[in-house]
Amino acid sequence: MGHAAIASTLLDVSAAEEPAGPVSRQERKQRTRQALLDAALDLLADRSFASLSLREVAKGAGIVPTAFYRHFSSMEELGVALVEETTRTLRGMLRGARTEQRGYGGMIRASVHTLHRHVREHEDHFRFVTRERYAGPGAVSRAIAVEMRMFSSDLALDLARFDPLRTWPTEDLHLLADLIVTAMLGTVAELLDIRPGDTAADERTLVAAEKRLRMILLGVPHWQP
Amino acid sequence: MGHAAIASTLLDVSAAEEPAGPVSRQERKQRTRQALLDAALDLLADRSFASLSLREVAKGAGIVPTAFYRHFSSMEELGVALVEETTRTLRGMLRGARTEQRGYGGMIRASVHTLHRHVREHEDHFRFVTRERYAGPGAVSRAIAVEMRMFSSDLALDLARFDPLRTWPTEDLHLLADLIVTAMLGTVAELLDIRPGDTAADERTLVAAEKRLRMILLGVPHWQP
DNA sequence: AAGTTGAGTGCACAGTCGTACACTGACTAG
DNA sequence: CTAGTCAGTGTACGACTGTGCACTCAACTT
Repeated sequence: MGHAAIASTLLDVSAAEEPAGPVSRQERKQRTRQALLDAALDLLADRSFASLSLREVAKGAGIVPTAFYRHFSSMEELGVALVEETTRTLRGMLRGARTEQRGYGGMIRASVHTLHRHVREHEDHFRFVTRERYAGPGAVSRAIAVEMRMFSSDLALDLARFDPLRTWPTEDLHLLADLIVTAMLGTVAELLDIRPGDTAADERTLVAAEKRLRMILLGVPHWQP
Repeated sequence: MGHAAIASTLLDVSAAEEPAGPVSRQERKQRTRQALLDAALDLLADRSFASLSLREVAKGAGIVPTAFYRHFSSMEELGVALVEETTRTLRGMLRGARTEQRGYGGMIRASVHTLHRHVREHEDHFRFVTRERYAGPGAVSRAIAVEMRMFSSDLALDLARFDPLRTWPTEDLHLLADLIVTAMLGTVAELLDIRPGDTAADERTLVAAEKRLRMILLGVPHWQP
């Protein structure tokens, strides 16, 4: 629970905690905002976004319901902010994966590995995105769709640097990228379904993910319009 | 008016309609049950299952909220029933697709075509399934997962009759089947996002779907453990 | 030093929610 | 013909929802 989430209660004896940074006005506001996001993500661990109430999130962040509106005009807006937060994580992952690339084999292994690491490191974010991706109309799903398209485009750009793919039409390149992204997302969903301790299941899932990617890429050298 | 079930509006002038079959006790019950399922599916057209209330569904079916419990002990149970209903649709589709099979090319074309037809014929069912598939824990998502596994297994069985695949270990066969099912589901999601009139977009999506399948299957002849 | 701003509070409201309870009356089994 | 079953009704409850309103009081501006 939000360990006093900034939001001073009447008696906040919160003595130490943190180097007690500068408590400027906007700084405090931003902290509460973050507390709201954190609380939402926390509650989202085993529920869908649609079933999340403004009051719950506010309570989780340690503020009164009406104060919620000082930060977001609606739950939907908070949801979009959550998507943006997740995006930063994803971009970081892509950047990391971009550095090391040799042939196909090495790239597949490395990609799956970094994906695994990031999923385990930010389970809540990934769970949120995979859950809400197809959750129906609404700003959240739309924001996710946009983000996924960007992600896929980035991947297509990266793929274009490989030898047999250099000459592909961009359309086919995007198709391949979508295929890979979709397969990866499936892997993410599988990983998130594994119960916490089971490292053997993790390993099995990763092997399956590598195989899946290899299957997809096997056809690449034989492709023509 | 209550007994009228089948979604009687205030002014239900339902005079004729149907050959007015035998109105036995259990027959009436089953009809109301179906009315509940229909009402739920109808409301689900643009909302998530989690945001669906028992009262809404009951009202949609033309009964009073407490009467809901004569048919389902909870909304979750209704959700599972909805999954089962959808399953019948899917099985019908598989059976249809199984009949005609030549080489890869023909099969791909035929599969995508039948998928398209069935999606358009049962949009609400498909929307429901794609939405709730990853909607989090809960009986509905679990039921969908089970059904998807069965579906994938059936496909694997069918695939095993093709020449290069005959010798594959079942594990790899399941991997391939999963890949195909996932790709198809992606296509379903795309189809459902197309706004009603746009047949050109339909066509584009189908072409992309065929390409995607071809890409996956291209690697098949070159696969080894 | 005096005044303004705005994040957070507390109350109050009208709805909606799931569900408990006692009921009615058309079908059905004896 | 009679007694029983049970799908559907109507009321009533306590809990929870989003949000409007008037407020406080620390941080900022002038």
